[in-house]
Amino acid sequence: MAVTIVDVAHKAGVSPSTVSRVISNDSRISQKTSRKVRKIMEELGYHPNMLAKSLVTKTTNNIGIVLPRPADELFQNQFFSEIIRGIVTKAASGRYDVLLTTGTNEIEEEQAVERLVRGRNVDGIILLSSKKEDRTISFLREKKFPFVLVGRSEQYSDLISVDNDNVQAAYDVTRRLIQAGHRKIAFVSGPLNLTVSKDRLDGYTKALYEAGIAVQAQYQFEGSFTMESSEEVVQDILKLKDRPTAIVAIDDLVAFGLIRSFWRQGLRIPDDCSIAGFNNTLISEMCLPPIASVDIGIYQMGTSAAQALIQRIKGDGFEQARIIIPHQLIWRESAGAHS
Amino acid sequence: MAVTIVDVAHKAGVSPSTVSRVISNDSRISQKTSRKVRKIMEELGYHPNMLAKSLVTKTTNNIGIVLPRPADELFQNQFFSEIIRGIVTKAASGRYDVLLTTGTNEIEEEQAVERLVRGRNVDGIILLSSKKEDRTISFLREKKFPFVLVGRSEQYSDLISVDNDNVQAAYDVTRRLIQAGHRKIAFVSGPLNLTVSKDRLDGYTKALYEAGIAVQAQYQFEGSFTMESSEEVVQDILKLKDRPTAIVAIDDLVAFGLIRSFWRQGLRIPDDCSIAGFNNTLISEMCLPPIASVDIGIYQMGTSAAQALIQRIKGDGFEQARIIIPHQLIWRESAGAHS
DNA sequence: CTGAAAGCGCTAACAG
DNA sequence: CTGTTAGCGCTTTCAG
Repeated sequence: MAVTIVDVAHKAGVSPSTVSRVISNDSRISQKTSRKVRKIMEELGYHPNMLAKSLVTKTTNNIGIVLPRPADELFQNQFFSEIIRGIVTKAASGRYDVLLTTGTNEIEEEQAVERLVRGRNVDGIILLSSKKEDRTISFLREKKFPFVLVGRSEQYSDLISVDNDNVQAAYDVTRRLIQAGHRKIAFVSGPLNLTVSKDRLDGYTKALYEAGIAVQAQYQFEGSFTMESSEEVVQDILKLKDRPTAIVAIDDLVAFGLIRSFWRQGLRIPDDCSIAGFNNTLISEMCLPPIASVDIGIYQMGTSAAQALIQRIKGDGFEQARIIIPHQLIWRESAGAHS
Repeated sequence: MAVTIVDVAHKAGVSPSTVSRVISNDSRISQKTSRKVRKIMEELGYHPNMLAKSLVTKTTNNIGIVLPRPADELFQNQFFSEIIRGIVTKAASGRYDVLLTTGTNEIEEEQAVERLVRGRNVDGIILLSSKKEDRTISFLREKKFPFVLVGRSEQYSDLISVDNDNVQAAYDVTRRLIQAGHRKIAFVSGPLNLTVSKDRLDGYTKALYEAGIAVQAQYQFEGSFTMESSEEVVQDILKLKDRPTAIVAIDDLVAFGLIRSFWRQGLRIPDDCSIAGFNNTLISEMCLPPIASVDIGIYQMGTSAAQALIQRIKGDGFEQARIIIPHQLIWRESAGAHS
């Protein structure tokens, strides 16, 4: 069928290994032979079969990404497209392709990782989120398979990970709200088994604590990154006798959901309640009012993750490293000072 | 190293071929042997090496996506994350993974496709955009390699493609604006070598024509999907003696860019100018004011493309087909009636 | 119903 | 500097 290395060898009157060496630019091949072989390759329209190559070299030049849970839902969130954008860009510049896979639930996700790793489909993996007891991480670690975690693992500290200082970031936003005069500040997290939720909750708590403000359970809400859950949170808030005057949301999308829900209830942001989010995605800029947000450098997280992974695969770079991408408050109208 | 089919065969006291047959659920294997072999596989923690399998079966269960030009820029646009979301979801349900690749320019893109195809890395390809003289399409077509085009090809009509009726969609928006009383309607396209730009321009023109409105060159602008280019377009519009009262933008992002630029110049939307976009992405809902937009069913385009490709790979389904995803006008504040 | 043998296309010692 | 020889791990005739 397709032209192989043997065909080229034949026609060039050399051995297959010579052709192979020409392809890999082996130093000890003569200019003459090299030129001759290359010419034949050209003529015959030869192109190496990567599968065969991979089979013997045991490398694929692919890096895998497993999309968290509903490939479906989560993609809505610009976080994922941003980080993938970063990963793909960096990967491409390092001559790697990106293999995207997903499962419809946690089990399937785990299986997907196992399939990629043990099926030898990828040279390394980037994990886009970490749970409390993350079996995928344990598996990868045990197998000593190259991987990079975007986020932080609560179980293991000896991993390569790319993350923000989420505690500090949440602390910073909260503090800023406190400085603006707020005392009754609520926090709307994502699912609490996600490390990022907990870290930000911690930062929030810490800021309140340092300011001598009592941390109240009634001001803490566990959401789920969806509009519906934001709707419910707002319902709950409205039922409170002593409503918060400001809210820190885990996410711009959640912040937006809150703003919209409040709006429907006839409340105005920031007049009736200040709101701040995280990620500084397009949405924060475009919302009415624009949303105060923490820029966590998502794209950069993607490029850093890809770079760290590639280095790890190649054996240079670190065996373990915690790469922290700096964050930055972008203050906008949704978080006007408390009047 | 890792446990292979031979190890399993040995331990089970059968031949490798038998194990292979067990794996592929070959009908003519006895229940007994099958059970025995499966048990050993379990014990040994056997997992098939997909590369080896792929090498002989010549299928990978991967489908490739080549990100148009700057993986970088284009991802900004929610169109791409949406469509990839659709593709990945559908692919996963058909037991396919998605291989993402990109190039920094047109040449590299072409090479990327060639690399994937000839390197046997993927079973099929989804193309996310088509240019006027698209060499990638010619290459794929000539090679008879399974692929699906998202969009429309001007050169070939005998392809499998998933598209909207962009002419009709643009016609519909424009007509709606005309019905609202507008006579001076501008059109801001993307690069005109993109088929989608041309199709929408055609629809726009057709609507004007039918309404007996002169089509004026000064009302047609070629943008490039970026904020900067929207800024420039607004500058140009403001220079016109006879400014348009409404604008059809190729895209929500462009619409948003226009709105923002107008805003900065002290003009208000829709009072000073009505604006409508395409895609109905989150941004259109969240913008101030909310942007009237054509919902083109991006996610569905993704799932349809993946489905069509998988069918084509498997040999069922069509050799050629033009799948049209319906569109729908979502009228919002940015396109208030002309007063 | 199962085994033996050949081979997918390539690389990597080991010789020369 | 180049050729020979073994595989990589799996599937697939062809026999039995």
